[in-house]
Amino acid sequence: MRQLPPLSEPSFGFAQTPFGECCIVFSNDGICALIFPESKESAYADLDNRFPETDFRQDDAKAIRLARKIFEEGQKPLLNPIGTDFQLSIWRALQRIPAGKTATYAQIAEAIGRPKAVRAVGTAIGANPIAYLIPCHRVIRTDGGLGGFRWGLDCKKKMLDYEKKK
DNA sequence: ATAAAGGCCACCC
DNA sequence: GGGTGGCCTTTAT
Repeated sequence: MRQLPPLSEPSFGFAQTPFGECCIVFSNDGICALIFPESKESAYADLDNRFPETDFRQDDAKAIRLARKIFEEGQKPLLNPIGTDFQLSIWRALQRIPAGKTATYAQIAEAIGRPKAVRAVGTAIGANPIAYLIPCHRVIRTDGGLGGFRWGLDCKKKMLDYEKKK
């Protein structure tokens, strides 16, 4: 999938959230990543891996403003995820799951018209670059199990509880 | 071009 | 509970 549209003023920054410190990657075209790295170093590595040859400007103040909008005011900024057509269609489907609700991997597969691609759906959801805003945490297994989560299962649990309370 | 690895599921025991 | 085989996309050989 490596074919990046040019980003206008690529930037990133770190900010606190109810689920730990996150790293937000954004440009004038929207947010292209929101991750929960274990350390700054792993954030840099991740960034370098996802956006090779791109040099980012660090802007924590903007990241903090974004985080406040997202996690405190419940706003949803413009998103600019990068992926294959298959992945994009799945990430779009995720955004149709209302907060406080869940869907299963099989239901997502059904929703994009590929009922047999359940396994691939799981993989694509795991590749979601924009945590929380593309709510991959709302997808669970058909048998009721939590399934997996890129940033740790208790993080997934926290996000679900957090949304249920509202 | 091919292999291997996945945030799955249905089905069996 | 657990193991197996099939399913489909992506990434790394």
